Amino acid sequence: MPRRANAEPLTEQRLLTAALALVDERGLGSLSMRKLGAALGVDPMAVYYYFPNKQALLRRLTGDVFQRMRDVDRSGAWQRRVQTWARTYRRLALEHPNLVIEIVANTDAVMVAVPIANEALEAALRASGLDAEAVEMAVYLIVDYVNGLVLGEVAMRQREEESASFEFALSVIISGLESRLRESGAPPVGSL
Amino acid sequence: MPRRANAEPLTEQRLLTAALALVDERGLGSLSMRKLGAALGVDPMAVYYYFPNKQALLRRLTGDVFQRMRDVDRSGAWQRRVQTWARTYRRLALEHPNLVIEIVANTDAVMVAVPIANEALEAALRASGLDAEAVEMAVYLIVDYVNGLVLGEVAMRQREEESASFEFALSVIISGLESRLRESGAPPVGSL
DNA sequence: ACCTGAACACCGTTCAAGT
DNA sequence: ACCTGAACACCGTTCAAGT
Repeated sequence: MPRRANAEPLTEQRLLTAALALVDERGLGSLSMRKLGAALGVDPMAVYYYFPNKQALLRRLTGDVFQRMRDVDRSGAWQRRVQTWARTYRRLALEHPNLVIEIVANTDAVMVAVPIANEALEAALRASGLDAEAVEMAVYLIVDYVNGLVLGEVAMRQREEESASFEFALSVIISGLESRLRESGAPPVGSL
Repeated sequence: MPRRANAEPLTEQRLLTAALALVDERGLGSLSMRKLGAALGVDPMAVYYYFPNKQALLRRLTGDVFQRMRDVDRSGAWQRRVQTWARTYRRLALEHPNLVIEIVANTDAVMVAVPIANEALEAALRASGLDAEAVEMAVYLIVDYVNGLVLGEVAMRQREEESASFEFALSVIISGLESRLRESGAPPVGSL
């Protein structure tokens, strides 16, 4: 297949953008190295000049998308910061459902996404006054819950009353954490 | 390929057992229709006589494995029943991690697994005295959390301190539900 | 009724070659 | 430096044929 006359040169960015578009629009099944090449009017094997294999491409894609979790606001009461983090993650997941599905089933991608995503949440929980061990466990509780929710929403593709359910869950979890805090005689809620 | 001399006749059960063994031992990547046939000493295409396609095979496998969630004990305090349900689900998932990963990424399989798995949990939560709407939302909270946990455990394949984190999460969720119950002036905890 | 085997349209990846 | 194209070992699925 001869190169298209008007083709711009390939770059990592063009490949990543095209790959994300394929995943978002047509599902993960439509992201193959061959189709990615074809989508850019280039020999299927040209992709291998920029990424050593498909795994590496997915790793980059995951990292780039999850960087957005870094923007979550870091001021205000811890309860509110936890809510904001969870809502941001949920929104990101609903924007790229097909990618999120891949990430969760893929050890490699999980290890890229998790530390990036969790950092802001951990900061919020440290501000609650829970001890270090409880903070770590609370991070897992919330991350695991939101992951599970998002996968359920994505897999079922039915979204009607899920929002009420989501807000209910967050408030139950936060109440539970507040009980812990009271029991351990920690300083008043919201303190820094 | 001629049929093996000592071969028993193929049955749905033999195919399902062999398929689950392939998934458990070598991962989902190793479950192909062709390898399944080969594992049973039969032409790869023989599988299509029993299952119309791979999706149908996976659906059956999922349904069969999740039936075990029906055995969860249905007596005692609701808090304890919720814990038992969650622990049973977690154990099942850790026995068949590769299948669980597939299930969660697969709309079709989710719709088979979810109603089977959730039924006993819903019964436990109805016994708590929460109103019908809260019961439904609490089911989602717990199912989503355990799904997320299990996927995290499976994807990371690191299990050390996860148990403490799991028990912490359950107790936080249960405390949060108890707060709800107190606020709504419901009958005392554990009533039927 | 139960299984086989060729065929088709796909994959990811390697490698030698072209410009 | 950047891209091509043939080749290899895989997929799922269809279909006509064998016993």
